[in-house]
Order: sequence, then C-alpha cells, then structure tokens
Amino acid sequence: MAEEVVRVARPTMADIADHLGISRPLVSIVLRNAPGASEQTRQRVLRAARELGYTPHQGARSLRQSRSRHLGVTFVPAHASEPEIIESVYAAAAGHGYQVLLSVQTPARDQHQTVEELLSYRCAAILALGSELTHAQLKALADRAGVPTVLVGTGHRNASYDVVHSDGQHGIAQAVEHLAGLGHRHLAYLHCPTLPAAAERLRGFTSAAARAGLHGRVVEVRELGYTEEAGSEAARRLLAGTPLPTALVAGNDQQAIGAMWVLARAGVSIPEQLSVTGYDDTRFARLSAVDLTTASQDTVALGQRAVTAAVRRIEQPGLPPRCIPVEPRLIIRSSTGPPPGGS
Amino acid sequence: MAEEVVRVARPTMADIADHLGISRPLVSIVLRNAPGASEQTRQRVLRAARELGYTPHQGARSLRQSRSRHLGVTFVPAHASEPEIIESVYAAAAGHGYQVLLSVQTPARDQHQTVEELLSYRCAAILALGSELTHAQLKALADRAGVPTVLVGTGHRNASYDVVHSDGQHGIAQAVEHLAGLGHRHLAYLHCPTLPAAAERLRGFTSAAARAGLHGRVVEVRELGYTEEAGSEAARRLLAGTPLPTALVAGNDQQAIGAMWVLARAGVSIPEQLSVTGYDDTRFARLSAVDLTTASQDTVALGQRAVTAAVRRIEQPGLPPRCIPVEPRLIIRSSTGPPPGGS
DNA sequence: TTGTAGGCGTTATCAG
DNA sequence: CTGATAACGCCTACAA
Repeated sequence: MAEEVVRVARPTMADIADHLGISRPLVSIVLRNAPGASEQTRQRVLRAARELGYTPHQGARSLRQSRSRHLGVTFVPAHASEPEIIESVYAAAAGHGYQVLLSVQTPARDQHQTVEELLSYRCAAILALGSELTHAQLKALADRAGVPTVLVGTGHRNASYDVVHSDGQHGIAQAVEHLAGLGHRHLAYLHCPTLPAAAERLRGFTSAAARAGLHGRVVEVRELGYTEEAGSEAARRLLAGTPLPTALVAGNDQQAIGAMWVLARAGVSIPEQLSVTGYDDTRFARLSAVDLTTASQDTVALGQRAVTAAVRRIEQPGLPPRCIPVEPRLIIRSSTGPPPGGS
Repeated sequence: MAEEVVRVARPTMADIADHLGISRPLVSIVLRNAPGASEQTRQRVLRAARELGYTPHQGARSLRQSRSRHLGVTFVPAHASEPEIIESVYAAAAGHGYQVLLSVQTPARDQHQTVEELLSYRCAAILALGSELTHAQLKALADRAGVPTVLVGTGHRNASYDVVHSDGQHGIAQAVEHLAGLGHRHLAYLHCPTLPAAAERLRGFTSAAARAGLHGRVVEVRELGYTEEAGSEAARRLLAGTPLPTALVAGNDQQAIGAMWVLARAGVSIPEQLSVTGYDDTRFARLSAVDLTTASQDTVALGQRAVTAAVRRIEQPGLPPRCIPVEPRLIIRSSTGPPPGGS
C-alpha cells in the first residue's frame, strides 16, 4: 500500500533519506553524482527524488561550500548584441561547471546595485557586459567586489579587471578598406562621442581613410549614443546637405539601421546610391530585408573568452588581469556595393 | 591608529559584531532595519558594514527564512517586448518588497530547466514571460513547481496558474477599426498559425473586418513565427500579387517592421500607398524613422499585474488563480493614413 | 557501502 | 535594548 505523501513544503534530502530509511549524506552523495553509493541505492534515491519533487537548495549549498560555482552577469536588456553574448556565456559557463546569475541594469537600477546583488549571491566572478562606466568607476567596482571582474566591451589592460575587447579600430578599418576597394572616395563616419568605445572606432575610421587616401567626413551626433535614433539623425543631416557621400560607416549596427530606415524612406536606394556598414553583426543585421555589411563581433568568442578569463582568475587568484582582444571580421552583405557612376 | 583590515574572505555579520564588540543578532537587527537597536548602535553598525565591505549572504538568508522574498522570471532575451516588461517587474517587485531572479531560455535551455533553476533558489513564485508552451505543458510545470505561477502572455483562466493576458482580439480589432475609419476597404492580415497568441489575434481581425464590412485577406506565413522575417516574407508575397491591399495589419511589431523594410526598399511609400499596423508598442515602433501605429501592450501594467497576481497567491495560497486581462490601446502614429485615391 | 557529527551565515526565540 | 542559543538544508570529514 503506497504511502500518501502530503507535500507541505518542498522536500529536503532528509525527507528522501527518511522516506527510504537511509542516511542523509548518502542521499547527498547520489544527488551530486559523487562516488560511494551502490548502484541500487543510487537508483532508489533518484527515483524517490523525482517522485517527491525534490529540488536542491542553492542557498544551503552556497552556504556550505566556501567557493561558489556561479558567474554573475550584469547587462542592459535593450542592447542589441547582449542577448547573444549571454547565450554564449551560458554555454561556456556550463562547460566549465559554472552556473550563471543575471542582473539587469535599468534606468532605476545602476551597475553598482546590480553588482551588489550578484555579490549577495556570492558569485565567484562578475562579468559586466557593455558597461558605460568610466575606467575609474569600473576599477572602484572591481576593487570593491573582491572577486574577479571581467569587462566585455571596450577598455584597456589594467590591474583591476580583465577586459575582453572587440578591436573596434580594426573592425571599422576593415569596413573602410572594403569600401575603398569597391571604389568609394567620399565616406561619412557616424560618430557618437559620448561612449567609451567611440574614440577607438573613430580612430579606426580616420586612420584607414587616410591610409587609403579617401575623403572622410565625420558626422558627429551628440547625446543619442549608439542607438537607431542617432543613425536616423545623422541620415537626416546627410540628406539635408549636398552632395551625399557614397558610403556611410556607422559605429554600430543600431546606428546603421536607424540611418537605413531614413534613407530607404527618403527613396535613397542601398547600395546603388549609398553603401552602409555597421558593427556587431546583431540579428538585425542578418535579417534578409536589412542584410547589412558589418564587422562581426563574434559573440560566441566574446562569451567564451569572458568565461575563460573569469575561471582563470577564480582558480588562480594571484594572476594579474589580462586584456584579451577579439578580432572582428567583416561580413560582407548587400548593403555595400560600388559607388554610383563607378566614381 | 586605524586598524589594518586584511580582507581574506568576505566579512560576515560576526566580523562586524567582533569588530565593534557587540553581538551578532544586534548586527542582524540593524542591517535588516528591524526595531530593537539604539540609534547610536545603528550608526556604528552601518558605518562598520560600509568600511569592512560587508555584503549580505542571500544563501544564508534564504536558508534561515522559511519564505523567500524572490520572484523568479523566465524569459527569452531576443523577444522585443520582454526587456520592458522585465523593467516593470523589477519596479513592481521592489514596491512589494520582493527581489527578482532571472533565468533566460535559450535554444539549449528550455523552460523546464529555467524553472528548475529558479526553484533551486526557492523563489516564492514564478513569472513566465511569453511562454511558447502549450496549456498542458504549463499546467504540468506549475503543478510541479508547487509555487504560484503566472503566465504573462496569451492564455485562459485555469486552475493551475494565473494569466496576465493582453487582449489580442481587442487590440487587433482596434487597428482594423482605425483603418476602416480612415476609409480603407482592402486589408491584409499577417497570420502565423504556430503561436499560442495567433488564433486570438486572427479572430480579432476577421470579426472586426466582418463588422466593418471590409474585404479582409489573410496572408498566412508558417514556420517563421512572430519575427521580422515572417513580416518580410509576407510583404514579398503581397508585392508579387496584384492588387496590393491598402493596409497591412500585422500580428506584432516585429512582423510589421520586417514588412516595412521590404516595402520601403521596394519603393512603396508608407502610409501614402500602404498603411501598416503592429502590436506591442515595442521601442522599435517608437523610433522616429519607424513611427508605427500599434496596439500598445502597456508593459508597465503587464509587469505590475503579474507581480500583484504572484504576491496575492503567495500571501493567500488557498486562492484560485485568476485571469487578468490588460486592455491594449491603439497608439496612432504615422504608419497609417487614408488609402490611396481616397477609396 | 553506509552512518554520525559539525558548521557554513543568518535570523527567530527567549532570557537577561 | 542587548546577548546567548538553536535551527534552516547541505556538504565534508571521519568513523563504522
């Protein structure tokens, strides 16, 4: 006669042990796949756990274990490339035996709060995606955190935190070289001075344009950041002036797409009248109706290296932080082509 | 002479107590703002906590307290409207004294895994955003979870979980009525039969079109879901056929935007030649270059009601789950206008 | 292979 | 207002 199980609260390992008439540690051994239990016991325990609806208690586990197997991630959900990096972080973390804990930044929750939250779960390391903090602020954050901290985005080697860094200068330069190769002579670059990554990408543009002997005009949009609106605003300014350049190099995909919207609706055909390039290779760039030539960030590599960097410093706390470059690669799609009139 | 603090591990309440020569519980009282400590003690404790870099230990806290103050949220990062709902959930949860724990679904992590993860942190309730599970699967999930579960998306009142439900039929009907009022007679509706929300929105279209005596054509795109690609595909089909309808009603903003891309690049001017409507009022619909007429989901209300529903059932576990409708409201922007030729 | 004892950081209870 | 003590669920040692 089967015993009626009235589930009052969530069952614990002790409940499983009592249920089977065995000891608690034996249940623990089975549930974390440790050696030291007979095959028969193992099966009985696993079966009982399933039947009773057992769920491990992370709180108890992290309390008991001195070192936790968690990586904390702070991010801004609206940033286009971050969902993909997060997927990659999940996969890479699982490969190293770590779990992921997320904390989102919103207008009402700044990065300090999110980091504080992650620390309260005793994460073994913090990954900050696309932080808009200055170096001094990040340094303070990392020092305060007391756990390895990895910035995924733009930054330089320093003594406080690791940086996994997509080489913006090189990425933009590739776009310029591609356009030069197609015969373009008059480029415009869309620059948003407020972001940490902006200076490096601008440098990529100006130096590559100079090397190729091109006329490179810089359209500076303040205040709007790396957003579609900034791209739209820049496109409106280009349309208001004459003549149009033959190609527009944007600082990221969101800007490029914002510009393409305005250009398309103004009747400018892309790429016949104007070529456009982006940066990041977000899923929007890959849409068949957009098909944007863009410097791919390789989100899989970014996520993997960020996790590797974190795990390295968790396991060898003495090591100094590193700066790990990830080279972008230009993905050529149909938003770029020869300039009009072949000039 | 200030004492040198060598930070070996993260300090605990005991460290603060020892540092000040007081008892551990007193520190606890101060740090959770409970009554029973003198103002002077309070200040000393808070000061020491700051200086020592104290961070509370959620694991220990949730172990000690029988009921946790956490809401677990599962979501898909790529879904356009979910970041906004999450921001609203954070704010609403904070208002009720709850924290939020996130778990993302990826192709490699299904919703069962995410829920299991949230339960392992002993969340007091689970909020599932835009689940693509069937009712039977959700019911199994909720029953297994053993904590109040709230589906934010499309569903019906049932005995296992709460539903906070944006009324898709009414939202789409409002778009149809708006277009009818502008004088449109030939509409197309973009239907993706694979999604749970699809049937309801289609019903909104057909019934409103019938009421207004319009010619309503349904373009069915299988397989691509509520994505930009589905919208692009539908637009290509419309362009291939003749004549064009004068307005396109899409099942969500992503579809509408995918269609607008193709239409704009094909030289169809919006709204002069063709009006377009969406659903959700995502941030993309609000971009100045898109400016899409759309049924607003009111993400703030969705998040608030989801949290309220969860808290209600946490605090009164006996109550049956409810279905809470959130009425969408049509936001009229410049993607809709009178039909060409005034017909 | 299995069982016993103890402690992780926090909070609840109760006594001073 | 403050302090001692126990307990939450789990894991590690060690003993049987």
